[in-house]
Amino acid sequence: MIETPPESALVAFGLERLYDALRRLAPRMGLSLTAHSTLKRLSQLGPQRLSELHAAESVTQPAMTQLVTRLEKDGFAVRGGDPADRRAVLVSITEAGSALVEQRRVAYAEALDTVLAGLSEADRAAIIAALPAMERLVDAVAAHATT
Amino acid sequence: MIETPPESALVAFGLERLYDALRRLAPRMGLSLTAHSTLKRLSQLGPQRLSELHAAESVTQPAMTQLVTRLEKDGFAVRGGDPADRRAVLVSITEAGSALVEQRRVAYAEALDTVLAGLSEADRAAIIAALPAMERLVDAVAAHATT
DNA sequence: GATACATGTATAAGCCAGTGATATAAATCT
DNA sequence: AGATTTATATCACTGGCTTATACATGTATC
Repeated sequence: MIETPPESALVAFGLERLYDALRRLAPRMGLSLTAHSTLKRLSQLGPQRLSELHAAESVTQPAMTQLVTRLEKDGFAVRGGDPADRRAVLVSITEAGSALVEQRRVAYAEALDTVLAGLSEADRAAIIAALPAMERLVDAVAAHATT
Repeated sequence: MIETPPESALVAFGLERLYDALRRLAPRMGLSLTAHSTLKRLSQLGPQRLSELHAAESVTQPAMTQLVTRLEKDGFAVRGGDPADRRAVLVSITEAGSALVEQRRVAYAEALDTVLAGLSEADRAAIIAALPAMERLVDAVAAHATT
């Protein structure tokens, strides 16, 4: 039995473990994964339609309607009408929402920092060196998802 | 304002995006994140106590009781008594459970493979080179969690 | 060895976040 | 105008988590 290219299997195994680890590391702050991801998206890309959000986050439209309702109730986002299309709802992040995203980002970076500090300089360097490649991996995944 | 060590911030940003990407890539197969993680654990480490599982997966003990009940109902795990301690429950994975884990692993590897194929050789090499370091990062996160 | 405490699991009640099916309103197309 | 498509909302339901609590078994102390 030939050793068929084990690269992807290795990468898959490694990334899956990494995923689980990162999941444990991420601060919860009382919001769901989707809620965080949606807020980050709003924070980075500005106001979005509800339908854009539901497609981007891979949840059903009713789920996004409810999520936006919750975010609105908690003061992290607001609904606004789209003057160009009066059916549409433009969701925007609020000051409080941006603050939450930032706060979580900092907490996450700090937690990761603590962990990184325990690694060797060489390991840190290897991870940092791989960041641009992982960036492109992320882009490729995003492109793959829309396909 | 001095540029304070931006390394960890960069790594945090990169890993967080990677996390979101991997989340979208992972096949769901009708099981929750915790369910998958628990099955993987049982598959790798063999039978475990319910209490071990609940601690390892960072959920409450009742949540694990219910998860095991669901897994048992679906035929992916079984409860067994611990002869040494009759209070304890030893949870084991079944054939069907192992098959599911394997099936998902393959699906994940394939999805990742497709994505990796779109990257340059240099990028793949960089990611592969960083795997051992990420492995140790995972270990460090695990150690950090128990602290 | 009886009493007290600790440990392991289960049950109950409730909440949050998702689903599919369907309704309503606005835009678009003949 | 009428029909169809698009954007969002509402409803009824389920899954998976939480806290509080109960119950059974094990351990320690006197």
